[in-house]
Amino acid sequence: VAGGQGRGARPGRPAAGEPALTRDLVVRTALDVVDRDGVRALTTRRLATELGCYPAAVQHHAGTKDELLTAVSDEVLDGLRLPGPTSDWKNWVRTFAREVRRALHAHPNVAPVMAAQVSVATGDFGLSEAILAALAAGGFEGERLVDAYNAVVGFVFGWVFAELAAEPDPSDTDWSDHLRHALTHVSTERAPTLAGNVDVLSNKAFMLRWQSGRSRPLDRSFDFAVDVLVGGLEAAR
Amino acid sequence: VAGGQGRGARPGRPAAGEPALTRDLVVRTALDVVDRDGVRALTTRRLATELGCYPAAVQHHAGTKDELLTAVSDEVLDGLRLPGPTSDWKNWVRTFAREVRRALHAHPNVAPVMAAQVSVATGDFGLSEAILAALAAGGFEGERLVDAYNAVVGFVFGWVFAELAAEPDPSDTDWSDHLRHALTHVSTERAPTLAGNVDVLSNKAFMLRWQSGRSRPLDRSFDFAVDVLVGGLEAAR
DNA sequence: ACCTGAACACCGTTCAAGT
DNA sequence: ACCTGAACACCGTTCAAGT
Repeated sequence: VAGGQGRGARPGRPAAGEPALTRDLVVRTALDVVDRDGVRALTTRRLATELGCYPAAVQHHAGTKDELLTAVSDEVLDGLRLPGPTSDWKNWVRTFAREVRRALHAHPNVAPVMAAQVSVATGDFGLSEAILAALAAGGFEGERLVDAYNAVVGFVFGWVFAELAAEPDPSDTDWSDHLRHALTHVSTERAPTLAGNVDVLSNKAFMLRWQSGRSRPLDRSFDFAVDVLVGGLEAAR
Repeated sequence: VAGGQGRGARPGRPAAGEPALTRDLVVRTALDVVDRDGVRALTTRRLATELGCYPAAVQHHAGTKDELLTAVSDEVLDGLRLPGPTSDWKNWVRTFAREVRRALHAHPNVAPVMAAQVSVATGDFGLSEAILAALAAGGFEGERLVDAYNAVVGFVFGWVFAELAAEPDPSDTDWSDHLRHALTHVSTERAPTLAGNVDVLSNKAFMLRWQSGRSRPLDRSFDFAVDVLVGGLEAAR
């Protein structure tokens, strides 16, 4: 009886009519495990001990592991508080972008999972409709509406995904020391622009940082990126 | 002798002075496996049979699996042909963006891997320097240079990552049918904008598609997104 | 240094069996 | 329908041992 515990695990349906496990409970527990110890820690057996049941019981409610990961991603997306409809589309996109970033930063370990899989609308199409409505109010229509929508979704989510990409290894400090050292000793001839701006770039720019956005958020650069997005949409309108 | 094969596998160092395996060969073979059968197929044992050696030999040259995946990502990034230096920074960013997309589309199965991990500059900082030089020539300097660099990298890579995100399952046609059906029957009251533009959106927009960009590239939307990026940078300069 | 051969601890998934 | 208990096929990694 390795997996069973206090609940008095015994084969067969639980005595009462209500089931001990629900899909929702499994998914929320899974999110909890990922938040605390990362995706690598999310195994069927870990979930089972956490829930006080056997591995197969997890599978019974949440399906395959891929389905579980999708459910966890959707759970995070459900945490999005969409800004209400407004006539000011530029301000809507701005607050939407900030809100997406807030929701993803609340679960940084989930971001890489979302980044790797096609995210499906959460049941109803509330998220998509909200974005489309804001852009349509801004004058985008037809194919231009589609393009603007894809620009907003792709840029906002994509940028934050890049910011929150996983660090190689918590224990492996070698490569971070190596990168730090390589940056301070970068060749002025082969990389003059980088060498000339190394102090403002070190650990604050993509591909030039050794820490993820979870431990070193790129706040100012994000605000600038949002300005670029909104300004660019305005210009392309 | 399950893993060994024709090469006449026998314990000990190979007869000649040159080693049978090299790190480069392992990495290139790994990329080949990923290209053909996806990341799931990339296992130590698969690589071993492919190379005609034992699993531990793979580990000896390429290190841990995470390190191997990083090496595979870097291999793809090495495929980038950077545009030469020019005074026209807007055109440089444009061709750079198209080139990134081309390189990633050449290895769509690798994109989700890159999206999940912090990408490190490929040895020297050639990629970063090229972007920084182009932007500096455009008049960006100091913190603004950092922000513009992060906008370019985050937007371009992030957008293409989103485009190339993995489809849930090659065999699972249920959910794609479900999404397709849900879209055609979307409520005009709860999602008027989506309902009114469903034919231009279906399978052509993020969160509203059932196919990844590998089988359904979003060409027009990408060109628009690049225009937004360049136009936004111009406005923020 | 380079690789074998075998082992170790773990994983996702399946499935008959119970209630 | 819900869950147990055990099994199956597989995985990444380690390691003594050989040359």
